[in-house]
Amino acid sequence: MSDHHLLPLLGAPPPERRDAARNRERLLDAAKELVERDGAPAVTMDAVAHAAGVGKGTLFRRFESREGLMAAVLDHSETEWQAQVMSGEPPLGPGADPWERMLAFGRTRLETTLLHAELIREAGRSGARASGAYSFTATHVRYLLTQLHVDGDVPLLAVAILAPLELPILEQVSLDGFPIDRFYDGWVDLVRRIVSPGGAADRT
Amino acid sequence: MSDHHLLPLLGAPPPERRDAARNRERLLDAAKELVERDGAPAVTMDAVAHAAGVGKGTLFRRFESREGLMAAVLDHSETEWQAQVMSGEPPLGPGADPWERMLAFGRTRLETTLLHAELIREAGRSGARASGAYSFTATHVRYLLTQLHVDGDVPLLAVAILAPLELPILEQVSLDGFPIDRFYDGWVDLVRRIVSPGGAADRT
DNA sequence: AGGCTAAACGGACCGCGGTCCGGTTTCTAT
DNA sequence: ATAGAAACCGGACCGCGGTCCGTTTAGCCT
Repeated sequence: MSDHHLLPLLGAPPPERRDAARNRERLLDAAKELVERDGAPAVTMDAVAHAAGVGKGTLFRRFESREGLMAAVLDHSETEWQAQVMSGEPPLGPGADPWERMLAFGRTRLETTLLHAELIREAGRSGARASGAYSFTATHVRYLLTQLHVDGDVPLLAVAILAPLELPILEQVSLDGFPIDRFYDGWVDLVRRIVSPGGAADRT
Repeated sequence: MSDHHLLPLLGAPPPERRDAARNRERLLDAAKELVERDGAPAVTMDAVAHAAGVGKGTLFRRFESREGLMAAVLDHSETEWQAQVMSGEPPLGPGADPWERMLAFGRTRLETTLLHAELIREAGRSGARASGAYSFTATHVRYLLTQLHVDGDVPLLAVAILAPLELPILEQVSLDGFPIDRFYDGWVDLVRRIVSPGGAADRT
């Protein structure tokens, strides 16, 4: 009789040790500060480790890689926007009709992506994929499409709606010389065509 | 009387010196071979320079960066596909009706992107932007949209059609578990919605 | 041919991301 | 309280991308 765990620890891997958690916090704070001060591309891993008063090995064990660290910082920055979408004021948050919400979603998503462009770029694959950032937007768009009674392969249509808002495409487009407002108008047109193939008369 | 240039050299910067051209060739060949043998991610700049029997400095002067080199290799690989589009057999090349050509374009573009995935990834920004690769596809899609009498902002609609076919989006989608064929069907549906908002009855 | 200049060459050198391993700290069981 | 093991810590170390500068070479002009 020695295996009396206080909690079943349902499925979760053993929790983080106290010092480990403390260091993760310190590292994340240091990283955020350095990114804000010097810009993401100029931040080196040694600098972050040193600023946090911690060894480099610790930094890499916590965040896997430089990209992983940047993804963590990014994730933190995106949280506020996600909160707005889930429970903020009506044009973007719940309350407005689905079409209005879609428009607000597009515009703010575009702005947020541009705002965090540096971080997203530095985060590489870790930025778009994991960290829930992408899957959150995908889920939301699928939800809105359903509300709009769109027929067809909703998950894939959601991908098509989101793709032009991803940073790599935005970068290509902007160095082709499209002003941002025109691009947004184009995106709205795209969504309109996707949503109303027969021609239901929704518009702003 | 000493300034008798054989040709006016209209606007072109002074041509490449003979040894420079020779070394560029050697470097590109070496790079292609190493990429094919070991896979793009495993190829180091030192290895390429050494295999070409050339100093590292030369390699970097010719191709700017590792990404630039990879972009050059990629560009070479894409040439064949571009030739097919411009002057190949009818479903893809000229001769078929625009809708058929669009479908063939989408499928082959999808396959080509997947085939060169490693190289595109390693080429980073240089891969998508420059090297004409992207601008070629954009021009072609704009042309097809015009042939299909699409109304609206054609350049932006072309972007929307191309975006889901870009590697970053393909990667996100494929680790979401979508099989490739279903993805292609979704893309066709997308294009159909974009092309016929009133409902002209084109289909395969 | 011979000389002059601009361009190309090459490899020593640097900084950064990432790994590794001997020493230290936290947690648990007795 | 204490002993033992697991997890964590830190910084020396490595490989690779990229730069720099003294030296060599190609093209041109007399």
